[in-house]
Amino acid sequence: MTPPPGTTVTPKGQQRAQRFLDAALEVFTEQGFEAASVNEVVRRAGGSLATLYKLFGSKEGLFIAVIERRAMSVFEPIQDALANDLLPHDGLTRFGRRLLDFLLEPEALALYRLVLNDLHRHPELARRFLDSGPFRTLGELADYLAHQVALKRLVIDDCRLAAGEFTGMLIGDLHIQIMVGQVPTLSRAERLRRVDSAVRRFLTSA
Amino acid sequence: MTPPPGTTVTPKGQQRAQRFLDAALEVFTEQGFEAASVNEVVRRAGGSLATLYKLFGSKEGLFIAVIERRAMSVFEPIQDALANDLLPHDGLTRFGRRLLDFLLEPEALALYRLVLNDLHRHPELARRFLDSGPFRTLGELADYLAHQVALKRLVIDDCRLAAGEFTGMLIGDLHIQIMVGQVPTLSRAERLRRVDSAVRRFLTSA
DNA sequence: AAAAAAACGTAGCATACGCTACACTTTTTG
DNA sequence: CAAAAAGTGTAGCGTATGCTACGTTTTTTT
Repeated sequence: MTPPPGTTVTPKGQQRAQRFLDAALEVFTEQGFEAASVNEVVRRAGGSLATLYKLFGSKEGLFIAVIERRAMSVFEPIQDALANDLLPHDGLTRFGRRLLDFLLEPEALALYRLVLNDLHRHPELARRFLDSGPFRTLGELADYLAHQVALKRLVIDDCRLAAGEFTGMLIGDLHIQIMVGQVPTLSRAERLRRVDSAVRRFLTSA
Repeated sequence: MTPPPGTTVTPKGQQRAQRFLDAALEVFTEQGFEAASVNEVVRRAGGSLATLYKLFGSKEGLFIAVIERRAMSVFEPIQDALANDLLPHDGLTRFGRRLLDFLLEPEALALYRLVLNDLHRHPELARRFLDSGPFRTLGELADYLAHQVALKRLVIDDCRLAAGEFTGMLIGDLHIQIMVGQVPTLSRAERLRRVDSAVRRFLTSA
């Protein structure tokens, strides 16, 4: 939370924008885009409505700014799980655990749901989100798989398709439950079991 | 569209309710719950706003009625694909094709998105939807798998988990794309290839 | 065909929202 | 320290919504 001490002090304007963005993230994730009130954002962030509008132009502009700043990089911790020197079993297990942890963490979950609920009205933004988020993650998993194929550790025809299948197996029906708000409480043991099952199934078929 | 000739003529009131429900389905799927206007529903259905409110009580009541009538049974064609005497390869292939066809058909798609977008505000309804929709479908797939296991045609430890994994493989990353409105155009050949891949992967690991 | 019930349609209430205007205060800058 | 720029708070406009009231018309029932 404290700014890095080496950098020059952020101009006041930047701080204001930050506080607006933080509050907007809260309000948007709690209420969704339509139900969220700009006045509520100002109420939480401090500052004034006029300033917010000077910075972001509109409610939509505020929403876009929020998504750009946070949602785009929300998948990054998952991608970091993959290193080409890891054996398939280990790499996939690490990847799987992080993916499930991410999907079930309330904070990331709320943002995820916000994006899925409200991004369909902004096609360009949706495409960019897909490219820098889920698709990029899938791409990196596909690259990892391709590398393992090159090392003769796996036999896979279409690595991109296989990547989708593996993540699909991991997630299974969690997706639907999450979207309708019925997020299941999965114990750590259950998550691990799920990951192990998907990894085993994937490896014995590749 | 024409009512079955054997039945007694539906009372006028029922017809009114039907037209309201049909129009509401249209408007809700086009605009989502929040953005939809009750007046727009009346404009399309004919009749009067007062009558609609006498029938359904509120906008929310109208929404619930729409979901109850249509969304609950939207998964049924998929379940019909499974017959216990089918060999695993054939049963899973049939099931997979219907699932993909359903997920990519615009009409069902719109309803599906409506449900996922707006059902999280109605927890009881959400649970009932899950139970009579996706969960029931998964349950029937699990039963089919269990039957095949009993026939020594498959080896599966947890059939319910396996059912989720299979459908997850089929859907892969389609779910996210659908939710953000970037529905891919999958040719029939691509869909079949996807199904074949998932079936092969599933069977070689079971 | 008369009486009872239901449907109609318009008009409007109450409310909440996104957004702007404006007079005022605080902060930055030369 | 003074001029200029940026920020603040309030008040309100325009609009759209969900919903109700009510006098009239249509449909149903006997």
